[in-house]
Amino acid sequence: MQTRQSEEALDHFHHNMISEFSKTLEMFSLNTTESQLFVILYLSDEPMTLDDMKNSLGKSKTAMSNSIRTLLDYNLVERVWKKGARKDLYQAEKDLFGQFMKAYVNRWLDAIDRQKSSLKQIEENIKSDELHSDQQTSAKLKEAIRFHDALEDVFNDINNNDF
Amino acid sequence: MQTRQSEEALDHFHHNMISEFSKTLEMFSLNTTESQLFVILYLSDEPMTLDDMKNSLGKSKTAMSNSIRTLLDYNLVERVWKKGARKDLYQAEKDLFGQFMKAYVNRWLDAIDRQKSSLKQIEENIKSDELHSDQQTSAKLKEAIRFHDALEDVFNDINNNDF
DNA sequence: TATTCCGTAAAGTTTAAACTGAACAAACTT
DNA sequence: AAGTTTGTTCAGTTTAAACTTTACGGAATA
Repeated sequence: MQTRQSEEALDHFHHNMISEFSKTLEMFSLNTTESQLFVILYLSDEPMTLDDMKNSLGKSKTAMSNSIRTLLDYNLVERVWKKGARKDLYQAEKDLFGQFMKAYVNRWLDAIDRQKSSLKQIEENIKSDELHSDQQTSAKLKEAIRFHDALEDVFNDINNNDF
Repeated sequence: MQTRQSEEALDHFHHNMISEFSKTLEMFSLNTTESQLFVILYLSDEPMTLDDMKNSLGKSKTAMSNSIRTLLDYNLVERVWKKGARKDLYQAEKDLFGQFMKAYVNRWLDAIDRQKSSLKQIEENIKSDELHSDQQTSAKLKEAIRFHDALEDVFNDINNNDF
């Protein structure tokens, strides 16, 4: 009875932590389920199966499978092996901050690189278009590319200085 | 005829720029319309009215009104006054990079602050709950709060160093 | 004062994301 | 080999975001 009540209170705290902490994690472009799932894994001392997660979150197994896969893609979660276990087991990466920042920064740098290339391509096309060398547009393009360079610097700095 | 063709080509380049540049801007948590709208304003040498935007993007005036309002909230766009003009006029902020970073960093810092407070509140509640002082959960909470502190440092650094 | 024009609000529709349940294939058990 | 178990795919549904149209209030014009 005492224990029972105590467990409920613990659940309550966990519930609050999941609710609040996941809000921050969502800012790393994770959706609600992915964020909540990570916090649950983070709070668990044991690795969890898809069915464990399903029960914790009260959502379908398919939803768990999908969400865990994107968390794996971002290296925020890892699959662990346990002797004789048939079900897959997952746990949160230990280096919480480092992994999140790395995943985040990489996502930014990838996107910046991709779009910068596109803009440079457009720049080439304008140059090689003799019919009209539009100064105004070219200038804007140059500025947009500089914008991407500056962004790149910011995120490279995060990589170098902060973890 | 010559001019006509030239204008079409220019439209083409503009169209590509809008398409590509806006992808980067979406990463600042702007939606597609807001991003495209900003690029259009950015490319325009003249301030634009809601109807101008409507025509450029091919969407409803209400959509323009809503999007421009969030861009205003983020200080990415400003309303300008012109003698005798009845319609509102808007233009992109000059300091492209600075404004975007500022808006972005502030959004992060606000959210971090809010969630950190929530987590600290939970920490208090656990401490004052004599029935069970759960070490494991408390430790995780502490780490989560440190996580927010570290995040705060990163974004404060961006503010201080980079623009 | 009546009328036109402009921006926003409200209500309803469309579109995309998130989720579920059934079905399936691979791996494991017996 | 037959029957389970497990994770994933697929088809369909629910839910939320984005968008459009109509309506309205305030300001400018006549």
